[in-house]
Amino acid sequence: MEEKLHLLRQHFEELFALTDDQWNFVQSHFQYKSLKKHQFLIQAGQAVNFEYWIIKGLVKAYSIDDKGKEHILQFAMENYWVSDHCAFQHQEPGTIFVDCLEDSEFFCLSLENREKICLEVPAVANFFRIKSNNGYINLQQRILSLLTMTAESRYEYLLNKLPKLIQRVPKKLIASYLGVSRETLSRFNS
Amino acid sequence: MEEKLHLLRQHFEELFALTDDQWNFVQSHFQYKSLKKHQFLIQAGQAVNFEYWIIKGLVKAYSIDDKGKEHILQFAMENYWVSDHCAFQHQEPGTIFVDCLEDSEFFCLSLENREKICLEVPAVANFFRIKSNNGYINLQQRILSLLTMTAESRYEYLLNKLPKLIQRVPKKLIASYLGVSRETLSRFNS
DNA sequence: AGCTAAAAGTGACCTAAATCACTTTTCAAG
DNA sequence: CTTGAAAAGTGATTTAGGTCACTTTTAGCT
Repeated sequence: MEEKLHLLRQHFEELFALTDDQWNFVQSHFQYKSLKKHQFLIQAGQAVNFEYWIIKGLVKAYSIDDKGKEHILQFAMENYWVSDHCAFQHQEPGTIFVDCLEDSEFFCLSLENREKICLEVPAVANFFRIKSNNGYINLQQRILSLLTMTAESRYEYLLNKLPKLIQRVPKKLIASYLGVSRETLSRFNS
Repeated sequence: MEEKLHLLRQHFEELFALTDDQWNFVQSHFQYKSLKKHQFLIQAGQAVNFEYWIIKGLVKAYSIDDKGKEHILQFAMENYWVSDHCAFQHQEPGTIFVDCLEDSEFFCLSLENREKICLEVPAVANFFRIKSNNGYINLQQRILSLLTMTAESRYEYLLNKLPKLIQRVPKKLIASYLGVSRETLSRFNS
């Protein structure tokens, strides 16, 4: 566990250095969780008590429409943060599912604890500020890709951007992420 | 100008209170700008030196594809922040345009100044942290709407969510925002 | 008020991608 | 190693929405 916490500290310190005291304070606000493939981290309709930093593994975050079809909002793997951010932030029942595509391990941060460490340690507030901003930028680019590109070029774009991800994830899930049917994706390129 | 700065202070203090000293420090890092309808705030290919808080007015942020077609990323009005966030954050030439749909006024914040006030005044770091997080949540919902909803229901959804906006913006721009053609939008509902 | 230009509406036709139905391949669990 | 299930591929058909061409309406500007 020491080792895993060290990974989290490194993750924070990629942006801002922390003193040992600060880190000890921060660290004490996380809790560890481990799940097997196919287990749920978050389920629609239930409370979302945490956001999760992924130590190891791979998850998908998705919503299910009225026809039972799955729409993938995000894939998240090592070093990513994942949650039903909307439900978490507003402390409402969730609307999306997050489940494990591989055995996974997490550090869990409650809203209360997040606010506590942000107010106590400014470097942490700045860390989350920068992270959220980068996330925002990524989502803007995804929106632009949905508005401007054909399904096929979105696929090529993703192949270039996250080649390792594609190898870890079934193509039908990639299709769902791109907003295209499994069959159509299968007809693309090579 | 006092009055306009007061609006900005109110905007910050919706989330975290500031002492007068803190506010004076923060305030001194903004500069004022005013533009007429049809003028550009940001142009693709040029440096993006600021992010902008809108005192008054309405702008559209959009990219232009290889066929010359406009795709609207965001509408922004009073109290909104707008920029080419990607180019701004990485201090690269921009890829999108932002221009005024109405005469507009802004407070401009450079990247250097943003980092300065965030590091100096933790409440400001927390302000931007929460704002970015909320922005992230909104974009996730927009992505879900693009993945799960038909063009028509996206339109209805927008009508409900931002009815005032629709009245200030030509329908062909709404169409572009929704990722649907002007003609198709025109055939919806009433 | 009158004029121009932008915006909005509409019909006819076209196309990218969805859907349905089925086959083949791959993978994981006993 | 085998076997059942999930994933992937493929053909035929349908459909939401795009494109083109034109008309009508609305809004700004002298």
